Amino acid sequence: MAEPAPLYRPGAGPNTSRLQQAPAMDYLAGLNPEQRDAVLATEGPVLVLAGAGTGKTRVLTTRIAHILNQRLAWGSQILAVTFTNKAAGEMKKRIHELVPNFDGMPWMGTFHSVSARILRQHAELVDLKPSFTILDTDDQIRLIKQLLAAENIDEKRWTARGFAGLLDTWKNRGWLPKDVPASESSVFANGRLPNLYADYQARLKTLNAVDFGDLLLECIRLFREQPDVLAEYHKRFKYMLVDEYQDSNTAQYLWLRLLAQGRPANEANICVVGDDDQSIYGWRGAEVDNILRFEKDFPGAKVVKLERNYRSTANILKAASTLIAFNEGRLGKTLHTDVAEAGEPISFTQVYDSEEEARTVGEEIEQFQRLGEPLNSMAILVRASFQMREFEERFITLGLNYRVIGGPRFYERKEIRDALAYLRLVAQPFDDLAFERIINVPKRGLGDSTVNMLTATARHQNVPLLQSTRMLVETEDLKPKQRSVLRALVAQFDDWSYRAESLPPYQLVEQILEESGYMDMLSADKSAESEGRKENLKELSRSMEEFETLGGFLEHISLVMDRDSAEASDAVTIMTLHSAKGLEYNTVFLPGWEDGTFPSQRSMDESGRAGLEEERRLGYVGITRGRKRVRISAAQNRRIHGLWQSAIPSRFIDELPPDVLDVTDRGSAYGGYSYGGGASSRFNKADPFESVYETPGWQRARAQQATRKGGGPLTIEGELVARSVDLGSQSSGFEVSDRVFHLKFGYGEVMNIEGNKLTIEFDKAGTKKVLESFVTKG
DNA sequence: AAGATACCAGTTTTT
DNA sequence: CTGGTATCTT
Repeated sequence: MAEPAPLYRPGAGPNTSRLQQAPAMDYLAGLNPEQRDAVLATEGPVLVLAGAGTGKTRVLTTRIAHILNQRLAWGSQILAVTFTNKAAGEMKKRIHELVPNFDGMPWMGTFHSVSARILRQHAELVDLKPSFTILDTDDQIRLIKQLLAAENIDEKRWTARGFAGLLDTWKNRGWLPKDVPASESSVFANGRLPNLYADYQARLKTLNAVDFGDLLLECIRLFREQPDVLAEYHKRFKYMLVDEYQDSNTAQYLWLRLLAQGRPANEANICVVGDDDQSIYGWRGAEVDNILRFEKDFPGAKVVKLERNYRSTANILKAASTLIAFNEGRLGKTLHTDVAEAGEPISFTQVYDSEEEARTVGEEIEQFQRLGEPLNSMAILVRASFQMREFEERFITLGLNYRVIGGPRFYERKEIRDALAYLRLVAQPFDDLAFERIINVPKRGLGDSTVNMLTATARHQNVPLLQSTRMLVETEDLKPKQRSVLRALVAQFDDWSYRAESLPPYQLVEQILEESGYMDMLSADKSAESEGRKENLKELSRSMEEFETLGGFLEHISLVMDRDSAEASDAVTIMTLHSAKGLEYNTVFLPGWEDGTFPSQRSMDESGRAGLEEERRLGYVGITRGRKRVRISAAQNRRIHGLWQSAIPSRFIDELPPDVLDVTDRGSAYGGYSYGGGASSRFNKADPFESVYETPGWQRARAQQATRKGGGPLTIEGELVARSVDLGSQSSGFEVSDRVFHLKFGYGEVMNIEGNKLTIEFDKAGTKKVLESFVTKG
């Protein structure tokens, strides 16, 4: 590969005449000084700390454009890794806009897709064939199930899903079977299967398959064991860029470090972009530490902080910054804006229950809509998907257009996966997992016994299932009915394989679905979903139109599990905080800010202080999604797993600056019972993570609000504060065996008292724990 | 082999 | 309260 003639090298000394010859750098025009710094510092390690809404993607793409434009490298000598295909696609698009003509496409993609590309080229060196298949979670679980069944493990106690989770954790940490400490592996099945991981890997190898984690692990192994191969990539990649570095896990870190080792650490042309404050994937192995220690890994790294926010109002930025400042171990950035006007305050509304929350949000959305805001510019960001339902129901009754992001992705739907299994088996007759998936779908009258016979023969003869079936139908071993069914099926697959060579994939899939009886099966199914399933299958066929070969399509699909992004109509978006990262809306609703829901109890239980901090970062992400306004709410009562639980406002509310908060208490509409739900938030629990509570910000804000309005709530408010302090010092207005009344649960008897929490046996609703402020003496 | 009932667990999500 | 699986029944 010939070296492109460098026309301009920063650091090679100023050379005005050459500079002028260099291609124009129009793309620098709209950048602020920090952004420009980050773009121009092409040589040596660079850490770009990019706060929310500071133009991170722009820097990344402009930087690549700059390298191309200045001919510092061919496109193919640039490696840019992202976490999602969407981000990679976006980057490609923008680069083409910035630099219309350049030689060679940069390697842009996810860690996984780049790894797959590398592995296909060197498959033999890691005991794979270049045609290896990439298993998704579904296949993975089924494979583990088989292994567990073979070992007679109680599937109820030790689920395949559970082991898959462990595997994932281990692989994220970059552990091969030999690296897993005994203490870790013995967690599963009481240590009865110390080699399960190794067995699983062996099974993958016989299937010529890898799972997602392996894409990275095998790549790491390749780099470590084959220095020549690694050297080849060292030579190739002159510039490396990494997006969302705070989300990288240990395996990805090792992967990157190996690739960066072509040069001394202080000369590595690696640029990572990220925001430690937006690290929200710790639970799936992301190590914030990677970004925190970048400067140690790459000494002399240039650090550029992007703090100038172009998205949100000053009030929103202040709220977000104040909240995130409660976290420790940050690299420390503070967002600011050049816009003088503060904008609307952040609103915090307390409502009686989640139903009222949905109603309130619905009303506000309609109001904004009347004022001319498109629904597309509004979003509801929840902590957990179970919160979505209530909004959906409400919006359906209101006739409000909404769209839910998340949930089962397109390619994870059953019918799609079935169709893909057929296609996989056509393209790869040895794909046993695909075979098992569709052998009796649609129903062909083949039961366990028949399938067992096929599997046993396959094992015995050491051939794939389709082959063993082919052999068995020629014998007398099968019952006549099954034999003829299977013989016909094998013939069909031969036929489809033959057609696959000439027919475009999108037509092939239609014919397969028709001829296999899959469509008939759906037509016969009178349930509500079957029509939708047919639609999805049509959509699948449509999405295949751009692919010329079946193999090409399947490779694409195994790596790109992106959802369909039909964004035609005007609709409110409902999604989780996690999926909102990177997006922005004029109006953002943040419901469910109750302790236990957000921050999530489980996060705090499982990860303690670190968990709480990650929750806080989620809150930061949520608030910074808003351009013009952010509306937070908390319900005093919420139904979780079918039973009602009372809740107090999130501790994060107390961490927001009171002067940008506008507090409303809708709970008062219910006659005052609801008061106090939140007022005691900082007094009623021994909080293991936060100790300083001398200034209850939220209460102060509330008191201010009450004063400002000058209405009735003031007295209640005063009483309330006094009472909640009291509660903290143990004295309760109730006694065991008191008869009490609760607005939602009715009458009951006090069984136990802990501080201000009462255990009450309700006459009709059973035993529950509620805050005493929710009940009256009855 | 397929349908019906019982039982249990139950964040966040990408590849 | 949900959905998903496991077991039981025909």
